[in-house]
Amino acid sequence: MRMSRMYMPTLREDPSEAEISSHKLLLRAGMIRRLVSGVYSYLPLGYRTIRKVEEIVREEMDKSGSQELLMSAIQPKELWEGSGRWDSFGPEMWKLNDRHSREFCLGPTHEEYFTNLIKDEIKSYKQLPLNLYQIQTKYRDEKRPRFGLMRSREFIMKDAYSFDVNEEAMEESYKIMWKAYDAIFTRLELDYKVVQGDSGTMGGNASHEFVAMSDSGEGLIAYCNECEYAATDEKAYVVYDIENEGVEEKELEKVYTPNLKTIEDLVKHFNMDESKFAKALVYNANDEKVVAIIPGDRELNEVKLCNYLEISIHDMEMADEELIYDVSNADQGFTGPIGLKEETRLIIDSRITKMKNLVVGGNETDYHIKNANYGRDFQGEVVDDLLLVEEGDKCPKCNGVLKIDRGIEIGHIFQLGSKYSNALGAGFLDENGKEKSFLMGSYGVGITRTVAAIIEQYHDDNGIIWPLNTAPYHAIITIINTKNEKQLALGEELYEMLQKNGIEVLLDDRKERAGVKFNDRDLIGIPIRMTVGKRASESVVEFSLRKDGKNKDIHKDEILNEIKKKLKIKV
RNA sequence: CGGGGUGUGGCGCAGUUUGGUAGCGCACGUGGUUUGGGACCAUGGGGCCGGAGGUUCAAAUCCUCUCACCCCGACCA
Repeated sequence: MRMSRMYMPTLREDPSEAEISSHKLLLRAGMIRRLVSGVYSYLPLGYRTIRKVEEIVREEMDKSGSQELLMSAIQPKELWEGSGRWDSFGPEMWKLNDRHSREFCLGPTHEEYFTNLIKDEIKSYKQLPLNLYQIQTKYRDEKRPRFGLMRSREFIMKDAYSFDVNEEAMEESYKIMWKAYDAIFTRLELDYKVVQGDSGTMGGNASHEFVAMSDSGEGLIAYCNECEYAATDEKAYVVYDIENEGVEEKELEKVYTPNLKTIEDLVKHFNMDESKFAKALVYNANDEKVVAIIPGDRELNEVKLCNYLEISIHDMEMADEELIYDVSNADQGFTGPIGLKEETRLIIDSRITKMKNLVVGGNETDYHIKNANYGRDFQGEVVDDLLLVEEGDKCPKCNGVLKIDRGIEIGHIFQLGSKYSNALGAGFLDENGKEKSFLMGSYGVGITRTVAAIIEQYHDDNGIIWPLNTAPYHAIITIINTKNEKQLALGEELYEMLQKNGIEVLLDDRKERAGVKFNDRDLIGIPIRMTVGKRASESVVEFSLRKDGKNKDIHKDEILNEIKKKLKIKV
């Protein structure tokens, strides 16, 4: 492509709307433009990279035995009522009506649709396993679209769905997808981790997230350096050492604690460690009053609480003062497990049951209770683990210590079981002629988000540094002075020669000063660069790579070899 | 949805406190000089100051209401 003709509106300054590197650079490099919040146009340069990512995903999916198709982005309400997700999916679902006021949504995901598609055609175990996928635009009306392509309301996703005869076969399909995802993200040259994930609104048993490591990622992951263990902060199991286990139980004591509402206040007042207190958190969970009790030195993991309660995160909210008064008869800060109102569900982290002589809220304004003990003084529903993981926690698998880093969720695989097939009546006959539900899995890759993740991992102060596999073009020829006929002629010659040899090449033939061209090519991050300048009359050009910038002079006849040799392009 | 912030040519901003009819840099057109890391000189085009209403002789500026966008919290590819 000749850059003199190219639609590549680069910006010299950071747009005020962008905060993180990938967003700034996507805009500055002329790869995307915003239409409205969370909705973007993909410009020629950006779309080329998107297609490169898609192509890698497509190749690896095909290789794994999955078959590509394309479904509609519009889905009728009835489909979603079958699984109950029309209501439970939450406000992220982008709904619309047709002229007859029939209700639809723009597909945020396609479990129901795929299940519905195959259920009338796949009737025998002989037709299984089956794995189908599509690469398509998805819609989620996010509460807060953010960071350009990182969290948008319209985005491109590869979604795949597997159908199997039983659990073992489903797990096998899951492994195949896992392997395919490893192949995809390895080819994309991303630094990523596979971590245990929470299944969220998808439902099902097991799930793993593929997370690209980046400080600008929105997700926190906990991982062990000694072993393979890695999980999202929502999922990570917390190992908690109980300090005062087995101590003799002392007598309950009511203590006047005026205005001491936080653990911090109490620590000062009692001169005791945080772990000697029990924290009470009050929630309105789908109109049920819930009080969760956890050790005072830890944070509650709301996802774990929701999973225990079997409700969606959308249906849970922190209590306001009125509700707190309603369960405890006291102001905020004095709620505890002893003497709550009857209709309140008391949910207790299992660690609390082994801890002795805790200080708890008194359920009376300005009072706490000392020496509270589970069993003797209060009882409730005990849950193994309700805590949020912290850096430095023990690894649940080995003796290692957990670290926490930020990352971008670029892929997510789920074992769904028969949740959708049961709900939608999708089954087949097994070898005994018995009716069975499909065992399903679903597998997503955020294509556009992956593009953002690559930029987060591959950039410097001057711009993007594309890995060869996803660069919009492999190479760029910069003509320093287009008025110099020798330079122009040599540039043109190289341009044609490289194109003939299957190299995707840009020719910067713009009537700009050298500095402008250099800055633009740094910004758009083309991996292989040739500069036609001073030594054009000798047919010598400067050759350099975006990633290290080291120049060397090369004769035009050696260029093709140099490119092939150094960068292993298939040409 | 709660909290914070911003809307002024394509982009980045000043002007708003103290009302007087819009300015700077970049980009763009033309002419010239330059030409290896975002040139310079001259000249020119482009703005219902997010929108509606109000106060006033007069509103980018003050008041009310709205809309959009961004950032911080709960959700996800």
